[in-house]
Amino acid sequence: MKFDARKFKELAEKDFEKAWLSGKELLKRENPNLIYPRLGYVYGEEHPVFKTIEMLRKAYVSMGFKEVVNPIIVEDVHVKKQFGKEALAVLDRCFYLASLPKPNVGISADRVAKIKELIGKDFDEESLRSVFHLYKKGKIDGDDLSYEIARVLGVDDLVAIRILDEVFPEFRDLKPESSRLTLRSHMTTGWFITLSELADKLPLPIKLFSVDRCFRKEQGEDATRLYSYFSASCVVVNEDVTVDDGKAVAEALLKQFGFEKFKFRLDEKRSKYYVPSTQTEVYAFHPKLVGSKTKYSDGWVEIATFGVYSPTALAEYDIDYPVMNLGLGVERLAMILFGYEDIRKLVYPQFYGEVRVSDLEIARAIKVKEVPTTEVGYEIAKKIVEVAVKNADAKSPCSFLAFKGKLFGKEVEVFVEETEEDSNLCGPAFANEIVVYNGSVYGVPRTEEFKKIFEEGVECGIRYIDAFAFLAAKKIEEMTFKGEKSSSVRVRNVEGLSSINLQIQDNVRRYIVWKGGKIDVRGPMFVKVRAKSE
RNA sequence: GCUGGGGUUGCCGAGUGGUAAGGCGACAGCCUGCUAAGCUGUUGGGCUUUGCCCGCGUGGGUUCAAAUCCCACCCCCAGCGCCA
Repeated sequence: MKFDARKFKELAEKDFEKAWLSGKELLKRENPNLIYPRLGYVYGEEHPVFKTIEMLRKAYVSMGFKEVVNPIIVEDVHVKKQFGKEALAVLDRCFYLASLPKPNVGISADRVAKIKELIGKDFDEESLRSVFHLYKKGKIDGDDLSYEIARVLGVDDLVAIRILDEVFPEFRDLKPESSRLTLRSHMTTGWFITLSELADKLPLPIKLFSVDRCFRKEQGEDATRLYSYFSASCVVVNEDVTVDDGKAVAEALLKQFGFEKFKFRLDEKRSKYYVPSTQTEVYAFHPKLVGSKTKYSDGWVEIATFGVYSPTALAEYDIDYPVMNLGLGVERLAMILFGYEDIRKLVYPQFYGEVRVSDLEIARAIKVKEVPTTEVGYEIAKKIVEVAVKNADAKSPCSFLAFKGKLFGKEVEVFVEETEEDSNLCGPAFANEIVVYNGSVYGVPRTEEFKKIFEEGVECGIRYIDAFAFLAAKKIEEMTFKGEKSSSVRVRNVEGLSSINLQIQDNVRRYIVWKGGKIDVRGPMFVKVRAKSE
């Protein structure tokens, strides 16, 4: 609550102790839905893949590498130049880009008649013909076609779309036609193109890196492969680079991610764009992997590959210095760093059942449905709880005055009572607490039996009686406001959140059901609140 | 790319030619006294609402009638192959 600083200053001068104590009043927040954990300051979250990319970029920069963006879309001739005879096998893994052709559209007498029928008037055939002609020439974009047709015919856009659909079926039946353009399947494809521009201009050594997307037409996506992945790749160009530069770069890069020891193994399946006997696999030891359930439980993982580009491939691009290239799969590294075993779950958690709502988030979604609107209303709710807790075990029939005072200018009395014979004021579950544990919502008493739930779960800080008292107070406010003389609210067996004046967001409820959790808020409560006003 | 299994309502899940079973969840009513679900009913969407139309991955087709049969396609799962 905003406060008057001047008044406080005066009060503090007069009586500091009193002023200090009254500070407590200012911090009072009574609406239960504005109390933690219902109150929460939420924060966003990075995707682990992009988090890893961020780390890799910083790591490369710290090693003196300069970032570049390599071409993503490349003509297939580049692959042929780089791989020579091997190219066919590589292109087999590449996506070729296709696009829809622009059809030749003839406007026959039939079609003219059909259009006239659809628009209900004459039109200038020549202008329509010219629109299609300009479209074919690429002067009018596909986006604008229906707009242009609508314009020359003097009709609505929607009519134009209908004409396209009904009179010119060739648009509907267009089939994509492939081009010679491919999506790069690894970063090397782009490095050659970039280096052909830079290798003869920049001062040596040239150290460049790029962490970016590559594409592979795999036969299917599985736990280890996706159609699209990120490659973290770098090149070092110098008069005398060798595989030892690869080893040094690998070590310097990977040490920044917690890898401790390294082994280098010559890769048998040599790519034609590397100098023979330079393609090397990097095996690295990460203490986090030791004892893990992965196949890397000894801590060693093959994490990167490097090699020295072959002069035969470099010559195709007029590059006349040796080039060391090192690359690693970002998702692979992210799987190690974040403990994933299935790349799909790492990259697309939303499609692989990896959506998670924490217990805290569930607790946050449980709110008190009805709350009082006045300060006196909150006071009444507080007193109801106090009296109920204090006299819960009183033998019935019994009645306890909880509140007596003015509400909306009228004298109001509130009782917590039990009129039935031979029972207690409150049922045994009246003070059960709402706790979220392991994706389920429970209403349980604070006893030894449920200790684990309280300790490991998230407490909502609401007892049955608390939530109920807010409802009772709200009803008493309504009664008084409307000028009614009496009212009573009671709850018997609790059978769900709504019977004790609580509600949960529908989305969260569906999440709980989907995950197989339950909302188990039940128990014999048997509390009655009666009020009368003058 | 091959083989096999799948895609059904908020969720799970049955349904091999006759108009979407059952369960969960939700809603309503009933019942209530020591707590881990008692009973009954309702529960896809739309509309011009005594009725009509649309709903079982998508688009076609066969049929008096299609979730079901046929054709094509998309996607998911398991395995095999491929993986510079």
